[in-house]
Amino acid sequence: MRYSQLLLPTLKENPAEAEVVSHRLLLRAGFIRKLTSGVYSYLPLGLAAIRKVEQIVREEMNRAGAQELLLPVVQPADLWKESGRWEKYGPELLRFKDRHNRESCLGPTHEEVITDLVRMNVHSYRSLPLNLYQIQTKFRDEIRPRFGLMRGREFIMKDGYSFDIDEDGANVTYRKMYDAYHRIFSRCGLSFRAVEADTGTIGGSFSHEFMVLAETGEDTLAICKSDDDKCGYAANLEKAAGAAPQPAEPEVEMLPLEKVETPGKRKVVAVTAFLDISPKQLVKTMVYLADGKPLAVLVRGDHEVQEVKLKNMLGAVDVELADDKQIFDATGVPSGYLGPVGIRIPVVADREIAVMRNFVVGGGEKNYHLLNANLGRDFEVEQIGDLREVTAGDHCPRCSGELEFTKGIEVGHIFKLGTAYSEALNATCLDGKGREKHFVMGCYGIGVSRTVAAAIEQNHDKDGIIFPMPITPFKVVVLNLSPDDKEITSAAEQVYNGLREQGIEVLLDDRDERPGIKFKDVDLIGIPYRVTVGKGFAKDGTVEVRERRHGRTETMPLAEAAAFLLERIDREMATLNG
RNA sequence: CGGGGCGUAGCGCAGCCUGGUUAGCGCGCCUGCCUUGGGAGCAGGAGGUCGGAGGUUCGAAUCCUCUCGCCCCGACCA
Repeated sequence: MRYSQLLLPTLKENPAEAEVVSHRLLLRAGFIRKLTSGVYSYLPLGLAAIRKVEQIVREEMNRAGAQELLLPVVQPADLWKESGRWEKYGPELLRFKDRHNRESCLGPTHEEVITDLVRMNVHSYRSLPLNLYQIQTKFRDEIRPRFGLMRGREFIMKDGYSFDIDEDGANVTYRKMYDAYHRIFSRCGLSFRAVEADTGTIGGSFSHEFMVLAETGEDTLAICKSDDDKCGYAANLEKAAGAAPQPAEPEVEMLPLEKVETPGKRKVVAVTAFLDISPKQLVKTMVYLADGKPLAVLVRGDHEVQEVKLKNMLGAVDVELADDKQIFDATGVPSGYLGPVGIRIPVVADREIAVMRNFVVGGGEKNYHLLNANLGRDFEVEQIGDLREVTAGDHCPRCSGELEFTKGIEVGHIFKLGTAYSEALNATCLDGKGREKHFVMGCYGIGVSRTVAAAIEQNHDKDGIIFPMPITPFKVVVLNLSPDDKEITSAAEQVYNGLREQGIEVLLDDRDERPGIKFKDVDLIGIPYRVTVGKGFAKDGTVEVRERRHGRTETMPLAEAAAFLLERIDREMATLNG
């Protein structure tokens, strides 16, 4: 490709709308342009990078035995009503009516459509396992789209769905996908980690997220840092559990409940300072609205409620923290003094509370707290479970190691769905004994456009993008520094053509621009290798080959450049494909 | 939806508080000269419903009301 013919509108300055680095660089490097909030046009280079990721995904999915197909974007409401998600999915599902007033939606995910397709066409266990995937534009009307391609409303996703006759088969398929995902992100040249995750709106029993490690990640990961990674426990903070709390030994005796005046002390820090105790000796009473109904949640003073865990325990669609007025309306107690003793709304407790003795709680009236409260003696709760967020210093649930935290970008998510969808849509086939069975399903997503953004988050410097070799739009750029000079131009063309003949994707910068502009532009767009044909060639017939990532530069005769690059590129690709 | 901020040329911004003739600056773009190994220089030029509607006023980018859009923090998620 010749730069002079390419739509590649680079920007010198950072667009005001872009905050995170991948967003800034994607805009500056002329890869994307925004149409409206969360909706982007992919320009030729942006699309080229996406196509690279798609191709790797395709190869690895096919290698793992999956088949590619393409499902409709527009989907009838009836199917979603059948699965129950027309009501459950919420406003993220973009709904509309067609000219006949039929309700429809834009597909945010395709469990319904694929399950319908399979139930209509697969009737025997002999056809299983079946693993189908597509690479397609998805639309989710996100509450808050942001960070360019990181969280768009319209984005490109690979979504795959598997169908097995039984749980064992589904586990084998899940494992295959787990391995395929490792290969995919390795081949993309990314540093990533698979973590245990919450299943979210997709539902199902078990899942892993694939996280690209980057500071700008929206997710927090808890990783066990036991020696040499032996344990390997890693989980999304939404899911991460600490080691189970141990009761004190010997058993601490319960002291008499005592009411104390704590005037104006509402926050944990204020109460504990006033009473001269540690936050670990206090239990806070948080009020949530679970699907609109008030509920008190007890956690230790130094802990925070993990809302996803709470939601899962309650089986609620939505939980949100109540405000002061809602707390007072529901309990008759002003916020800050609410406690579980004598409370008039249901209470659930974090499991830590069960092993605590003689703790401080709100007094149930303004300006009072209670000392020496104890679960079972002074109050009861409806449910006890793991409801808190793990914190630094918590120990791994599997081994004794400490947990540490890091930020990640979710680029892939795999789920064991079980029979949730096949039952809802009554999708069955016959097993070897002629019995009707619901398909045991799995689903497997990769954010293709997000993967490109994540790669940039992880690979850039002050001058621009530094593409990993497998997903770069061009592997080499040839700079013709003197388009007016016949000899230099013909030399640049020679390298360019030589590389093209070898099947290397190469960009020839043949623009009539000053050298500085060319250097800046090609640094910005992040092509791994640059060949400069300029005054060096005029002097002694040499060209300069420079590596984008480390800036290492070598000068060599023109004739050697193509072979040199070919060898380097092959070596790098081989390492990643390893 | 709650909280914060912003809409003036393709991009980045000033002007607005305190209303006053042809609305500015830098970059980019076009023409010419010149220059050619890290975003040069000179000269000339094109490009604007000041997000939109309504109002106040002799007069509105500027003041008021409404509205639309965008960005950031939270709930959502590939």
